[in-house]
Amino acid sequence: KAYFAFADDCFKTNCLRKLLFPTGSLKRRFSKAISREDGLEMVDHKPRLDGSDRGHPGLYLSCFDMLFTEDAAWLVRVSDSSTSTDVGPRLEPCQEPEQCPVIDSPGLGASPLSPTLEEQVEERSLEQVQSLVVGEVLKDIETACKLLNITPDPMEWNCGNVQKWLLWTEHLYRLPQVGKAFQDLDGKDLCSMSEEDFRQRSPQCSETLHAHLDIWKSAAWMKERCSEGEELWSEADSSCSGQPIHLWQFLRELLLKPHSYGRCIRWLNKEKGIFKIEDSAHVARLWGLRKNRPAMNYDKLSRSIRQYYKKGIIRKPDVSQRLVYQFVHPV
DNA sequence: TAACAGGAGCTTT
DNA sequence: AAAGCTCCTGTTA
Repeated sequence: KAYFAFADDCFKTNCLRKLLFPTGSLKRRFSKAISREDGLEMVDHKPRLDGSDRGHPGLYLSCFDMLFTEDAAWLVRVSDSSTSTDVGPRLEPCQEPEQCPVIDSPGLGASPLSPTLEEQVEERSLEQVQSLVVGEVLKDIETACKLLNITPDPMEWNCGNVQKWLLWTEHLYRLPQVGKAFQDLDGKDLCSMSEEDFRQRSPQCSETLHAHLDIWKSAAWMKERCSEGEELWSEADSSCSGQPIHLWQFLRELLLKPHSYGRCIRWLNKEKGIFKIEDSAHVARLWGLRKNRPAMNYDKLSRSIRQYYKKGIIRKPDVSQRLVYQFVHPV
């Protein structure tokens, strides 16, 4: 419940992507809050009920504002405007070091401590909530699309679609009507606008409009990514239907789903096809499961990978590193 | 100590 | 026969 309230606020503060794909420390914080079941610390929602405050949603996110250094500008704005209202207790700034940058640290310097059981449970609960949130967002968008008879992807909108979407959003957030200010714009124009551009056209509603558009953009982006994945998945499935799966295909499958397997195998450089096996035992176990070889281990799996050297399927990257391999023909 | 390289024989499909 | 599996010796970081 707390998470959903939090998510709702995130949407209005243009941070959907960060909510759905949180980075290191934020991720741990979410996970801990969820697994403790006390939710994130929410302070009261007075500002939101106060009609005068519509332009500044989200300033009561006590947990949020310490987390993103890159949001400094936004923070300053929020902090300034929040001095007049009671925003409740703040969490002290989080100084804890990045101990376990698993998925979001593409660098080679990462030290992949194997996650504890507790962390895995936290991770899982976070994933569940995330998929719930995503599901709700997509449902809302789908409903709106049906109602307005527009496509979910803002990039495809014509001027009329933009106007419909504006009307809808105004209705949703009880904003004053600002359609005229956006009269001449199609979806592409709208998507390319910065928050500053929005502000110039509509000083009162720029933040909400821009944030809400960002949700739609993110949703479209996710949908696209999803169908891409499905295509690759079915391609890999159909191209070898009946035939046993090859090890390199299996590794590709895992790499395709960083959300599920990013802890044990991940891209270091997707373009060049360079990947790293973070948890050799785990990957071997998965491979053994797939091939029904309970005695599989990394020693044997890596021997199979080495067979690919001669065949030109996988090789060691130019600068050889432990547990790092490279697809000779990256997709 | 774990990962790496590669030979050799065996098994599964 | 292809693609791994298994076991092994020896090397490297």
